[in-house]
Amino acid sequence: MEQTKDYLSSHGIRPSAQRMAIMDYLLSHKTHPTVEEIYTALLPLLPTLSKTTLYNTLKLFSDKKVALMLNIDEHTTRFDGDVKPHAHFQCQVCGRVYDIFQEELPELVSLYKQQIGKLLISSVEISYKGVCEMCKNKKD
Amino acid sequence: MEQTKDYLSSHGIRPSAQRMAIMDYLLSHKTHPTVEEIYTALLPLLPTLSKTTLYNTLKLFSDKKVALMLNIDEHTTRFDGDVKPHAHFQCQVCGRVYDIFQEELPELVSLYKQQIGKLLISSVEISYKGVCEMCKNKKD
DNA sequence: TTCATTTTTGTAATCATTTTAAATAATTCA
DNA sequence: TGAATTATTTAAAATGATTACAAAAATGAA
Ligand SMILES: [Mn+2]
Ligand SMILES: [Mn+2]
Ligand SMILES: [Zn+2]
Ligand SMILES: [Zn+2]
Repeated sequence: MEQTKDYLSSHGIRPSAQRMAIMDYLLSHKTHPTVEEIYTALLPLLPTLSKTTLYNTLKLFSDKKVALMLNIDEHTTRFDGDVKPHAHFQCQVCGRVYDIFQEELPELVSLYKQQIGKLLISSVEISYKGVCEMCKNKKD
Repeated sequence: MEQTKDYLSSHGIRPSAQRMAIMDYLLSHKTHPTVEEIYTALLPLLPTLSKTTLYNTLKLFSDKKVALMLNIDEHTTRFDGDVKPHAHFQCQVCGRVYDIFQEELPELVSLYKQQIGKLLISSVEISYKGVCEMCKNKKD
């Protein structure tokens, strides 16, 4: 938790109790949670936590590059404390979001970083959809 | 318009007046429109058109692979009548969505098509964000 | 035409997110 | 220290996109 404090500080984020709890949650849950999921999980720890704080904080984290805001899910935004370049896969049966760390991806990302034609690039999101192993097996 | 009828039919979609008008709109407006934009544009042509029909139809088009449902915009879903593999770029200043047809992209897409590890892939969406040329120049 | 099926429509409901303004906490510096 | 300023959090209300639902209209086969 002391690490989290330093991590936030070093990224220009004042480490309030709420912010540390939210960052901790993101760093320890690689499930690409929704706002609702984070809220439900943190309520026991921070009984007065409001959704507005959650939204504000996640926006701040995204601006300061300590979290990714994922648009892979058509219903709701998901968040990721892992900011290393990687792609995602969402299972259309169970909704789970999986990480995809492939060698070619960072390459592709850096390849296009900064500019494509006259467009100034600042970020990229690569999202796959399909059926995960668990759900595939269930069908048999 | 006769072409549109055949296009829909050949993809197993019954070509109603509404469906043809919506498909025509998507094919002739490569702007990645929102539901709202499509609705406003078509209302003069189809005065009784309902939003529900629009949502149903766009979902159907997406299922039948004659349109893409894009999640690049965090506020609203956008649609694309161009189903050839390509990536998108959204300007964070003006909100416009641009097409990116790069040689490497179809490669990457086909590379990962079908499977990554044990995940069964059915589609991929590649989304860049940044500032477009127009907005970049305005700032100077 | 008759009956069944498909499609469209309008309304209401839902749900994620944003707005707003007040309350609380932290920081500054006289 | 302690009053003033600034930053953060909170709760409630508003917004906006999407979905659910049930009735009406259109289509198509028998
Ligand atoms: Mn991830
Ligand atoms: Mn496109
Ligand atoms: Zn699954
Ligand atoms: Zn722009």
